[in-house]
Amino acid sequence: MATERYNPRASEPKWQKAWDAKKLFEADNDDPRPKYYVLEMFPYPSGRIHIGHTRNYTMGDVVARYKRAKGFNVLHPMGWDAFGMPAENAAMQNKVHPKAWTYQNIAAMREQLKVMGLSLDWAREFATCDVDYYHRQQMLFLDFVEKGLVTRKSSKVNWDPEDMTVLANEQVIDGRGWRSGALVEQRELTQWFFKITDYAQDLLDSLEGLDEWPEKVKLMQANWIGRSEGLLIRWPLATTGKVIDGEDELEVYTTRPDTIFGASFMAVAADHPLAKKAAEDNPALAKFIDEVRHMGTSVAALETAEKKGFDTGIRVVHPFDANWTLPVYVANFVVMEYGTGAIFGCPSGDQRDLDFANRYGLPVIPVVMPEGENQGSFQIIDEAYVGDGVMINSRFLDGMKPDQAFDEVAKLLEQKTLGNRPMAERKVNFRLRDWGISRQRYWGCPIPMIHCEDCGVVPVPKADLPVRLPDDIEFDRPGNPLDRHPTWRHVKCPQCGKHGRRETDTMDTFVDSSWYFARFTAPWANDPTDPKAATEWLPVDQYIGGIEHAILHLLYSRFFTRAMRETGHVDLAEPFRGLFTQGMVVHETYRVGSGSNSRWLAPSEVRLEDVDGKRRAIEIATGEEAVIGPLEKMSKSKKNTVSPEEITDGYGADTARWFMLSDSPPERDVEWTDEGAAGAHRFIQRIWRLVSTAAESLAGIKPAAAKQGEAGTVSKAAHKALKSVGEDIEKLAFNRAIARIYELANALTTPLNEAAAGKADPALQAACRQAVDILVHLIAPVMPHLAEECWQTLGGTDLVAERPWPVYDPSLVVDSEIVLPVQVNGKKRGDLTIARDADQGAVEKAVLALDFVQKALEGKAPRKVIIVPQRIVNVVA
RNA sequence: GCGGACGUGGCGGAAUUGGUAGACGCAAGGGACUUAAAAUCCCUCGAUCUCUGAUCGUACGGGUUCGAUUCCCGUCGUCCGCACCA
Repeated sequence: MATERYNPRASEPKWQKAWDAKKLFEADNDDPRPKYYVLEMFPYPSGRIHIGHTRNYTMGDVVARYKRAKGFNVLHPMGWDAFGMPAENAAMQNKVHPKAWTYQNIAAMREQLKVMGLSLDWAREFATCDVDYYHRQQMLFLDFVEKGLVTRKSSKVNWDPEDMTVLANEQVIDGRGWRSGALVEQRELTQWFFKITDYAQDLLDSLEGLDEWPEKVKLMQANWIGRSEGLLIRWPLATTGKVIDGEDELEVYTTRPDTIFGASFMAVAADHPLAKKAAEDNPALAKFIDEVRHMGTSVAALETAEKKGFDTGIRVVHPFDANWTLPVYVANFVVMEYGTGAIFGCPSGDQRDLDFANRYGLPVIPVVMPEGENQGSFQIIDEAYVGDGVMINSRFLDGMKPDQAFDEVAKLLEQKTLGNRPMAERKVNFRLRDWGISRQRYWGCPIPMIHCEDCGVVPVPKADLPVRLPDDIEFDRPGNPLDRHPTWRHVKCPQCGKHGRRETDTMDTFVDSSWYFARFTAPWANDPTDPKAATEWLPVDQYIGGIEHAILHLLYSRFFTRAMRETGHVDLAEPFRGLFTQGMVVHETYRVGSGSNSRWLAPSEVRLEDVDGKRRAIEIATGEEAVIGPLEKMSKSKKNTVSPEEITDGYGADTARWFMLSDSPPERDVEWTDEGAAGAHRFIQRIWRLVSTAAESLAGIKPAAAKQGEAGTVSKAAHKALKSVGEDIEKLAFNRAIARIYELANALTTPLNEAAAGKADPALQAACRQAVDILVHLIAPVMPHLAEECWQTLGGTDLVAERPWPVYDPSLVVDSEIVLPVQVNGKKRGDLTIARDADQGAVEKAVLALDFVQKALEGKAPRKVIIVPQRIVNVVA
């Protein structure tokens, strides 16, 4: 019987409709079964689904379908991270309203996603730019204000003078705005902040409990939070140096108070108050400070910048020696943002300080010497010593270990006083800064605050929410359109009723994505969450997304969850129990021409040839040979993109899904190749042939496992595959699960063909029937459409998507006879087939009887026989 | 500079965490079917040699062990994160 080829273009929409009709993927909050929440990071609606998205969502979908089959009440929602700059840029360039542009994109992308056959609960879909959503975000903001989690303060920002907007650090490239190209200025601006630093310690400590997170991500977050333990030390200003009115001390932060006797200078940041005051009557210093401020902030500039300073003439007195004074410099390597913006320089123990001291001829006194060195000959020339050791040249600290000396200095200085306050205090410092959320933009969630001349900054009453974005808006000029709107900003002060004005800053889009996972648990709720639903669903059991969000998005979400607990919206601290960071989809690049004449070619524009084992790429249009470049992240500029449609149009969604999870481990990058996609599609056709040719003869057969003979082999193969595929999916090892499925298909080929040809006895028929049922259920998470088609062909009347995961028979996954590899002196020389339950004595006897073992022993007794049960035997001759 | 990860056939990658290195897939080569092609099926596929067998082989050099891709030390290379953080 000749079978038709499987036609995904006809089948896939058919099954998608069937799933929709039964609402199989809509989660019910009242379902009593154990819950499972799987979530992929929601996309920005750029207009097109990228192939990287499809890999991400396929992974989540496999987990969702598997868990559903395992009997869980699965929540698998999807939404849109829909605020942000691209919509405004599009508005400026193409005269489209950001709202129209965004919702059009969402509609287009939703259709693309639906083609993939994802088991998503579309009933819970929302976009962060929906008024319904940002209304609740404003409610959260006001609750946070009430709990003291929001603050307003002045901070330095990157200001693009041409676009008249604040830029994030990553939008500043070589000191210029990424769009305007204008030189970016540092400006002081009053901004809104979330007080994430209040949670710095907790955010750090709780990382330990996240045992289903990648170590890498936890480490990155720990580094970002950047905890250090040190001492704040207040140094009295000396009357012998330059005197500044109203200033009598300099406070520094140090993690190495033990090296205090190695100090040879003080250095303050250019923005330090002392520096500013000293510069008032010192034009040369003022000029130096100005230079430092305009120093490039790019990585290259920082790396090459020399350590430079300027002596202010001010001197400080050493805390332990009233006769010892040190100069105070303004230095370009000290930043105001960390610690107190001032340091004491210990050249022997810090490379930067040493470079600085050598440049300005300041003393270098070694104070820590490695254990076992000779103090007479130990010296520091141009390499500072930062390791452990023993204190020298440090008076009463001599002979101590540095950490002892740390404690000793801390203890003594805590007791000393300077102007009624202790001279030092222990201080834990964090690198983490408060989260500045103000953006001078239109397309974001309005910050619900009102400025009143008399009452100050007043929250918008909750009853007046939402503060809606006005629709009539002009993008003809740079800057924030909300500022120029004729009426929007004018509003009555809710406290005194006089004229006030709205806050025109909108929120950072990271705010939107910091709680969407909670909103999905009850997107219809009037409050930001339905606490009961949130409690039941959260935490997200498996969160999947790109490593690029390892720090900000995940850290902000962790902060937000804590803040939402504080305000009664959720009752947990950690939003994501399991985190998985998937790799990118990459493709090689093709380029013709050289220098400024070169152009990139899309994969569809080249033909690949294989000549004498050497791959060549030829531009189809011109016949010109193109240079094949390395694998790179798909990007528009290099044209090495493959769109999901190119695959789904030709091969269907199942092929795309299967290919994307094959071969490469999910956390690693996967290379998109035409051969690979074609191979995945061949396998789909192969499964279809296998199942459909056998279907007729197996249709009426009752499935049953066999233990012996050929039928037993079939059943064992099926049950072993069933066990390992389940385990692999649990571990998100999709590539391994797929390899096991290939193995099963290989093992079933001959028996199924026998069954189709009517050559199978009843036992084999029953075993084949069960094995093919198992096969269909195993492929279902990855290739759900094909699974349904196969199931229907086999006579199934229900949907695989609503069927339970099969249960393996433990007795079928172990063999009664095992093949033990036998080594002689650690090298494999042969095998021993023996009963699984044979005891050690029997194994040893059988091994020693093997002729290759006897030959190796040359009649002598073995020195040792190592038997690892069920594993291996090693005979030591 | 600091911190981290990784390095296995022509390629993507397996290896139950110290126990048969190379599962599975891709590519390649050979064969069958066909008038021919596509599709499909079968076989070969780490290297070398004195080729029914043996030796070598998991970046390189050492070490621990009966046994190391796996653990330890050093070197080289690739990738990632942070960065004048005091």
